[in-house]
Amino acid sequence: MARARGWQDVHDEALRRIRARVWAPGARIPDEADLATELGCARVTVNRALRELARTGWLERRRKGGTRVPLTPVRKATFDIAIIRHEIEARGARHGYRLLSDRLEPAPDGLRAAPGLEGAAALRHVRALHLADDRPYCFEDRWLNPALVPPATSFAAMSANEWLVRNLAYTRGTLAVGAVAADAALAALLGCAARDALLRIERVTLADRVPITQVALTYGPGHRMETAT
Amino acid sequence: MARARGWQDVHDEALRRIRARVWAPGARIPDEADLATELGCARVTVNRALRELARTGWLERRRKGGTRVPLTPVRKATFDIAIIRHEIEARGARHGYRLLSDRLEPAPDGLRAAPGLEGAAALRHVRALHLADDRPYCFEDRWLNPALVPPATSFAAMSANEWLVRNLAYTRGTLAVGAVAADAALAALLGCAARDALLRIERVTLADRVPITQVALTYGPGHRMETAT
DNA sequence: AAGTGGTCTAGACCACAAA
DNA sequence: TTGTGGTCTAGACCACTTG
Repeated sequence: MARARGWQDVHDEALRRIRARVWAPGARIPDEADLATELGCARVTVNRALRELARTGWLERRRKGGTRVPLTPVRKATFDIAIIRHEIEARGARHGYRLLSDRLEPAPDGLRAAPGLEGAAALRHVRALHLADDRPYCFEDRWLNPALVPPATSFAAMSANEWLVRNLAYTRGTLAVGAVAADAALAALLGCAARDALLRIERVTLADRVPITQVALTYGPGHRMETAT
Repeated sequence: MARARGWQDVHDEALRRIRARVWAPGARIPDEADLATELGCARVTVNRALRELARTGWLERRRKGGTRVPLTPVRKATFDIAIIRHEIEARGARHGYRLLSDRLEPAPDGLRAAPGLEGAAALRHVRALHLADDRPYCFEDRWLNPALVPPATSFAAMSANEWLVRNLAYTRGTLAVGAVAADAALAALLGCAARDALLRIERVTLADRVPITQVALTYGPGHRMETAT
C-alpha cells in the first residue's frame, strides 16, 4: 500500500486486508499509531477510517482491548423511513389520502400500561388510507397521545404521518416489520383478497420517554421495502 | 448553552434547536465557524457533530450551500443482518439446521441475465431449513455462483448462510423485505397453514460487480424484524 | 470568484478496560 | 498500572457549488 491520501484510502486498504484475510477473523489488528506510521498519515486519519468500519460492522473496537476483526461480522442494513406521501411520489405516482375515522377511544390493551399514559383515559385513534394513483397503497392505523397533539389539529387534509414528522421531531422509538394476512376489513380497504399476505410496519415513537404515537402501516399486496448496502 | 465540552454536546444542542424550531425546517443554520465560536469549541468538533446529524437525516449539508434543516426529515432505521444461527441463539433458542437439497440447476429467469453470470450454464441451488428448538424457523432458498464457491464445499453441517459470511466478505448488495402467502410446500416446511402470511427477506450479494449469491429467507408465521432508533 | 463544508496534521489529554 | 481508542485544538489547505 502506497501512502494513504485520506481516510477513505485507509478505509479501503483496511477493508482489503479484512477481505484478503491479511487480518484474520478473530485476530487483533495493529493499533492506530502503528497503522498511521505504516500508512504515512496522522493517527486521527486512521481513527476516522476504522471508526467507519466499526460502525458498519467490519471491525470491533475497544479501549485498551484494541481493534479486532469479528469472527462473524454483523452486517447492517439501513432503510429510509420517509413520509408516505414522499414514498409514493418517489415512485412517480400521485398521492391520495382519505381519513377514515378520528376519535377518542379507550386505549387498547397494549398501550394502556405504557409509562406516561397511565393517566390517559382515552387516546386519539386515527385511521386513514393512502392512495397511489387512486389505488389503495397503505392503511394507517394510529394511536396518538392527546396530551401532545392540539385537539384542534385536523388530519383530514394532511395525514397524521406527515403532521407528526413536521411538528414533533421525535427522540427515540422502536420499529418492527412483519407480515399479516388480510382480514375482511383490510381486504376491503386495500382492495385485495382476504388472506393475502401484507407487509406491516409498526412504529412506536417517544419523546423523552413519553409516548407520542403508535402506528401500524399495512401495505397493499406485493409491497417491498428495499435498500442497497 | 454553556460551553460545549465535546462533539456530543454540540450534537445534542443542535438537535435541541432543531426540535425547538430555533432552527426552522427549511432554514439554513449558522456555518461551522460561527457555531464553533458561539459554542466555544473547535470547528472540527462542530463538524463532527453536524456530520452525525446529517448521517441520521436531521440535517442536510452542502459545500458552499451550507447546512439546512430538511423540510421533511427522512429518518433512517438500521437493522442488523446477523447469521441466522446467531439470530436464533440470541432469542435463547437452540439452532438446528437441515439441508434439504443442494445441486446444480439451470439458473432461474431472474438470474440468467445477471451480468457476470451469462457464461454460467447452471448455478448451485441450495435449500435448507433452520430450526429454533426443533421448530421450523426459517427456510433458506439460495442460488450460488459456482465459480466463487469450491465445489467440494458441503453445506450439510454449516449453512450456506454462515459459510458465506465467514468466507466471502461481500462488497455490495441489495436487500428487500416483503410478505408472501405460504404455498403448500412452504406450509409443510414451516409447519404453518397454507395462505399464512410470512415475512420474506431477499438478498443479492455481489463482490466487485460479480454476483456471489441470491437468497430468499422465508420466516415462520409471526416473525418480526425489530430495531430501536 | 468566493463561501462553505471536508479533511489533514501534530501534539495533547482523557477514559476505559485489560493485565 | 498501563495500553489503546476517543476526542480536542489550532491552523491549514482542498474541493465542491453556488452566485
